[in-house]
Amino acid sequence: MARPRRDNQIPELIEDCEAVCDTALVFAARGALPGARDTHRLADLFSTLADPTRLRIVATLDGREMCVGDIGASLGLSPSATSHQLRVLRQQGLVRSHKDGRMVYYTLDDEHVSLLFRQGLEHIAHIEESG
Amino acid sequence: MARPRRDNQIPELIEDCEAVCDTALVFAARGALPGARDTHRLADLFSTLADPTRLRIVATLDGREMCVGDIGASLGLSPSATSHQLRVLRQQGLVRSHKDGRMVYYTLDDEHVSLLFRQGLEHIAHIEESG
DNA sequence: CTCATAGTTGAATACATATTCATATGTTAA
DNA sequence: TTAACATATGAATATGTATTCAACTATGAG
Repeated sequence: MARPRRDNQIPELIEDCEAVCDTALVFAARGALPGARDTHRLADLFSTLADPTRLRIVATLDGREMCVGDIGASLGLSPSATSHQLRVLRQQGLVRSHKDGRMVYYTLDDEHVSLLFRQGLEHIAHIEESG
Repeated sequence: MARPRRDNQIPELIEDCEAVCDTALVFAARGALPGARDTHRLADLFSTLADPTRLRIVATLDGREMCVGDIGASLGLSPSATSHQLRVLRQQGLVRSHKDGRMVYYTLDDEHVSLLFRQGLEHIAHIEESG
């Protein structure tokens, strides 16, 4: 996923539009772009969901609170790999944790997360039948 | 993003659950997992949206049909970079193209795409205020 | 036909990242 | 205290991938 992320400068837009087919459309499109900050945040969000292991963790935690060990046991992951991925999910605000003794319990942070997840599943179902 | 993708085998689940805290929870979680095929498709979908340039292309095409040159001009991208990223989006079923003479016009494939995009924006807005 | 233009594609490069291994931190039990 | 455990973390390795550059294809103009 991402945080330090390749510098990935969003290029300066060029004023002169001579080689363009439809100038009005180009300007309208430019006006509709989200800011650079939001674009990067959004890319980070989707990057976080772009890994099978993290998706499986999200599915695992959908409607359940579980400790790190049980999450790993559910998915056949080493404690280390589990912890690394949970950190990524935590840093992106997709999961929340609380400590109880030496156990740490995780849940999805809010409904937005499982919504995105299910929306994604719907999309692939849609593609499956029509694409 | 992804297609040949690291082998990334989803590990076999282990029957013996002795070291587990809450066996019932672990089995429930396992039952809720999507299949390996869907998990990978979903990861590919989110990978496709995990890049700022592609996100900007999606924003550009939201409600607009544009030729490759104009998309590039809107975003300050080289024709080659634009074309490469459009191919990724096309292969994932996020955009559709049709040719007219020597121009190729692109649009978002369907409403699902801008829905996912906007849902993502909502999530980061939500994080912004509460996280 | 010949040239310019719109777009595509493959290889190379530079950077991002998932897992593992070794180790560290903090917590409970004996 | 000492030992065992639950989790976290840093470095290393192997792999994924976005952009550029240099061809290449297809179309239309002269």
